[in-house]
Amino acid sequence: MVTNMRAQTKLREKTDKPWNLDEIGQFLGQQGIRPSFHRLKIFEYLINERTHPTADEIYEVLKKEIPAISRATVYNTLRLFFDRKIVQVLNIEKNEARYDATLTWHGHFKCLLCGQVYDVEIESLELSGLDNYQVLEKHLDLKGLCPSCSHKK
Amino acid sequence: MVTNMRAQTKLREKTDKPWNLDEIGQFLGQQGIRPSFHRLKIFEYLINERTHPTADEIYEVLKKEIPAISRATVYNTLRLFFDRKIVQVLNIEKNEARYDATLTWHGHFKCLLCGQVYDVEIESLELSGLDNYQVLEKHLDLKGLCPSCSHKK
DNA sequence: GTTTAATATTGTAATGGTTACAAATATGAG
DNA sequence: CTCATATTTGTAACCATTACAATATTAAAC
Repeated sequence: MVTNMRAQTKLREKTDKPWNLDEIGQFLGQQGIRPSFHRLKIFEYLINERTHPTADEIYEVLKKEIPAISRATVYNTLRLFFDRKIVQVLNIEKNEARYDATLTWHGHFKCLLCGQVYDVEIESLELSGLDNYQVLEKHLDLKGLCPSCSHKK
Repeated sequence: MVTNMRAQTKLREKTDKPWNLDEIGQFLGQQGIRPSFHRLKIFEYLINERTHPTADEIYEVLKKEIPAISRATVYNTLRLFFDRKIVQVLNIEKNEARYDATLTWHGHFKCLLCGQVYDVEIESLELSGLDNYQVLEKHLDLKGLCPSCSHKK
C-alpha cells in the first residue's frame, strides 16, 4: 500500500496581506497562548517576514525595537509556539534551528553559499512501507546552490 | 515546470550479504581513502548494520573491539567519508547527527518514543519552482510513532 | 633496515547553539 | 490594593562537535 500526500493549499505569497497585531493577538488567544507583547512581535516576525529565521536572528532584529528583550524569551517563546503547534522547527542544518509559521505542507531549499532558505512546492509525494506508522511531522529539505549563487561560481 | 524524481533502485535488505573487510578496503581505495583499520571498521559498521548511528554510538560499539580508539577518530573519519561522498549525514534532530552509508534516494522515519530510525521508500516525488536551482542534497525526514510504539501508548 | 616525510590518531580544550534555573517583573482576579 | 500566577530576564550549565597540537603509524626512498 502506498501513502499519497498532496499539497492541499497554495503557499503564502510575498504579496499576501501581512497580519496586524490585533489579528495575531486574536489568533494566539484562540490557541490558548496569552498574547504578551513579546509573543505578538515574535509571531509577527515569523508570519510576515517568512525568512525562516534562527532564534538569534529574531533576537537581533527585535532588540532594535525592544532593547530589553532577552535571548531566553525568544527561545522560550519559540518553544511554546512549537509545543502549541503553531510553528514548525526546521533542522536543515544540525547547528541551527530555524522557525516557520507556515504549516501547509511544503519543502525547503537551503543555499550552501548564501545560506538563504527558500520554500519549495511539493506537487506530490508517494511513500511506501509506512503501514501502521503514525506520521506526526514531515520535512523535505534540499541543499545546493540557488540561481544567483549558481552564477557567481 | 515540474521536477520529477523517482527511486532508482531498491533499498538494501536485511538479508543482503554483508560486506567483508577486503571488499570495504577495495572500495575505500577506489574512493581515494587509505583503508586504515579504524576506517575499515567504521565503514563496516555503517554499511552492514545500517542503524543510522550517531558518532557516539559508533564510538561506543567499536571501543569494545578497539579499546584505544578515540572519539576524535570517529568524528574525523565520518567527516572524511562525508566529504568524499560515501556517506550521508542525517540531521533529523538538531542535537544529533546520524550517518548512513546507503546513498540511494530514500527517506527516514524517526520514532519519537523509541528513537529508532527506519528507512522509508519513496515511490515518487514531484517538486516545482526549482528551475535554475542546483540540488546537491535531498532529505526526507518523518517523525512520529513506529508500529510497536503506537501500541504501547 | 633506516631515515624521512606524509598521513593518521589521540587527548583535551574550546566552541556555540540551546536549555535550565532562580530571581525579578508584570498581569489579572478578587 | 493584594495575592497568586504567568512571564521575562540574566547567567550558568549542557553537550555534541570541532580545533589543535602532540604522538604514533605508514610508505617510500635510500
